[in-house]
Amino acid sequence: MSMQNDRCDLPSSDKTSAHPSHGALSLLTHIALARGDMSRSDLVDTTGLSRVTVGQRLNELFEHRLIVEAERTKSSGGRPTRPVTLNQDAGLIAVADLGETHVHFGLTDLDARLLIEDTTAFDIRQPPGETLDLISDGIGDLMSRLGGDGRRLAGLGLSLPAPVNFQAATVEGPSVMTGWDNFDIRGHLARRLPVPVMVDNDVNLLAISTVAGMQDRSAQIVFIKVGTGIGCGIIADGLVFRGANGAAGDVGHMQLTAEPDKLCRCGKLGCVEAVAGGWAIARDLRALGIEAETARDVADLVRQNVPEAIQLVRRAGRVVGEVVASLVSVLNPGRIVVGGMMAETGEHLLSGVREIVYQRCLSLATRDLTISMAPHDPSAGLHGAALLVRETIFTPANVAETTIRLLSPPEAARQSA
Amino acid sequence: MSMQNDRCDLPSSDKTSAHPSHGALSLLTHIALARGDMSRSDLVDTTGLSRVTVGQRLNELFEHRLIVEAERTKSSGGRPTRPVTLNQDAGLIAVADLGETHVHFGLTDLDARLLIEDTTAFDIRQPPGETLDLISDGIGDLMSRLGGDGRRLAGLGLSLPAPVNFQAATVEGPSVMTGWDNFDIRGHLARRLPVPVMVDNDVNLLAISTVAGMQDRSAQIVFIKVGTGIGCGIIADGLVFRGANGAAGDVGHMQLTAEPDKLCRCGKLGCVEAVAGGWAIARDLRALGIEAETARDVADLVRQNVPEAIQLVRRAGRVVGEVVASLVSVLNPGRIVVGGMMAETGEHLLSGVREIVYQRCLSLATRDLTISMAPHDPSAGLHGAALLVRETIFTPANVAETTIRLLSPPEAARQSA
DNA sequence: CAGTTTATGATAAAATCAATACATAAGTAT
DNA sequence: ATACTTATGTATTGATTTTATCATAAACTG
Repeated sequence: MSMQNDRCDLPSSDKTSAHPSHGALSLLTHIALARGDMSRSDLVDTTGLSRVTVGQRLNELFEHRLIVEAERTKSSGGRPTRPVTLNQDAGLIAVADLGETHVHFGLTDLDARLLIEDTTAFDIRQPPGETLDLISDGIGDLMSRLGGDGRRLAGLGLSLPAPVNFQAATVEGPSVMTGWDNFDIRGHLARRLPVPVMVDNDVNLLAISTVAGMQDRSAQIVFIKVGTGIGCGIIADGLVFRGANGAAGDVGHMQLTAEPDKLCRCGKLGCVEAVAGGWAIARDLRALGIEAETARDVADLVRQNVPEAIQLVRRAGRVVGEVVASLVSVLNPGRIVVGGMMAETGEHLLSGVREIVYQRCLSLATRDLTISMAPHDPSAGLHGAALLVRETIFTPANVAETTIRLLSPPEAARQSA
Repeated sequence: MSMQNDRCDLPSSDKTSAHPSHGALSLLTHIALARGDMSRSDLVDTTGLSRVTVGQRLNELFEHRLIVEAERTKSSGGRPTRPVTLNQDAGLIAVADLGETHVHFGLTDLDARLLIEDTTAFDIRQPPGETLDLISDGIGDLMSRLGGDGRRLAGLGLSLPAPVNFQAATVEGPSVMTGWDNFDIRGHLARRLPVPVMVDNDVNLLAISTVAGMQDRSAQIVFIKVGTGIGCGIIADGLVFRGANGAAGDVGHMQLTAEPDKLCRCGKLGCVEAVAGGWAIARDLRALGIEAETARDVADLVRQNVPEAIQLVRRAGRVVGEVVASLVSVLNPGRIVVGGMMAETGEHLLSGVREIVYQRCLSLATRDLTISMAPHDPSAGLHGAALLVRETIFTPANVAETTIRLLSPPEAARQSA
């Protein structure tokens, strides 16, 4: 589009213009946001463009190394397709997952595969600015450890254990993250990490990571995390359901239990978390004279087959089951995935959940329902955060900026082939 | 702009080609699916097309009378915009709302405004084929009563009091609609009414009708209907949340109540419907020696200030409040609208709902929440059904078929101008 | 192995769309 | 009123995209 005819014919000197055309970028979003690899034919079908145009634009994207050929798989009677896919090595995604005691951070490729990671202890009550500096320093460190191979940072994804205003990328409402309420996360990070910053609730990101591993992208799934606290992420047709204030799925303080006397850390009585949260089980174990402080302690005791711990976890399972029964009645998901520290105790928690759900809910809502345990994956939060960043930066509105960022020369020249 | 070259120039005989171009149709979807009227400038911005192209395509659409000029309103310092809007008179939408005892049907214009309607008594237990024939006959009757003014039928929307598989347009699972399970509604109607048929749950359509009346299309709203039974429709960012089996919002049989002894008509104990449903209140009134059969009877008694009825409705309000509290915790909607026969008793029901919700839910979820009563509108279901049809038939995938249908000559010629 | 099927590449003519420049319309601000 | 601002119409030119045609590649079928 820019320079058509440099001097004479032979535009071959560099037909590769400085930046992909608008049309090529539009095709790139199709490729980047599609669930799997796309063949030329798939692209023709889904975009409505002609084969010629698709071919031209793909060449453009190849020249910029934004896409690569993928495994040729399908063969339906004729010549197999030649799928293309986003070049996972065209950039890096920075991710960080704030827990209550540690911050877990790392770098992934554009396919959200974790390349390098690290963990640092921190205090969630320290001022947000300090925590964010900790993260940007950590990311910078990882970048240099990875070596300057020319890959640019495409974005940063942040997982926070709090309700998040997704649009504004701020923490909403009071939570364990004191001082974060409405703190300008993007503003603070802008200088140190001048890349797009996406922030989301930890459970939403776990849910995103979970659906990514499933065949059916349009699935209706709920990921419920039972750890120290309780919360869930809701995904319908590939979209996260966030609610009006980012508080959708904040089910830890529903009052469903038949044990209305338990005092919750939120100050109310009878919250499910006050019975089924890891902290509540630890409290109840201590009342029985058993040493337990954290959710991890509880899980360890269950693994050691301490009967009191098992019993309390099973009770928790039934209480969580009441929450899940509500979720199923309201949302009619196709799949419930239970994760978090308490879910890693095996079937003890799940059996209680299943018992209550199949007893409470209508058969229509449960006949195709599967309730399963999340695979143990300590970096699932990072994975989800990276997926979120990828989905965002290749949006039609953002592709142009993203490719500019990815293609900008690091400092040295990167002569083509 | 109107008359280019009436007779002379040869091809002028009808520059108006038989059918709008692909590009024009693509613009038509933008106009038809936009929330309000779109000015030329708006269209340039939202479509990314050039002003010239937009102008050309609009002319094409004007020539086919698919769009009309709308009220010129906005004026931001300069010449006011000249918005266009879908020509509401370019076609008709047939709608039908099946209740438990009556079927309510009508015809609307393309803006979902009801033009003519009728009601027929029927038995919901009669075979689906007969009921559908009843509807197609009724629609045909209304069409002739409206007079053959050349407007073609663009689609049919059906509101059913049952869980619906939206894609397949079938009733899912056992319900009050015996015999409808998996009945091929589209197949049966195809001969008599050869138009696109959309089927949805009654509550979803009430929810659609409700959001249409609101400013913010991206609102998160829940419409909960408390009539004979209880159910709700969930809308997020303009999309209906239907769940995996179309059973999302089927909250009538959640077991939340502190009155676990009530037998529900579903056979289980302690369903909310068994306490708060219209049929349950009528049952409890009869137990007190007060004549009441239907939800309407209960509402009438409340309006007559019969204290027992008021008391039971207030109790129902608190039980519904428990359901709504669950909905709020799970979905964090910005707005709850309570409708149905029981809601028409004024504030008696609502006060109970508010009491429980504000007591149970986290302040983050309730601080921006409004809980209001649905305006009394017996044709809200038809309105919602028509809106659903409109949204569907102007989808990119369907515009072409729809315009062909709308522009096909009825029989007599419709000479231009 | 020859024939069939599906996927893709290359090329030129035809159609469509965007950019530009110019002109006009219909408001608001002063 | 006059200037300014925003919205829109029109015509020309050039760029992009499609259509149509021909050609080739790489599987599968029998």
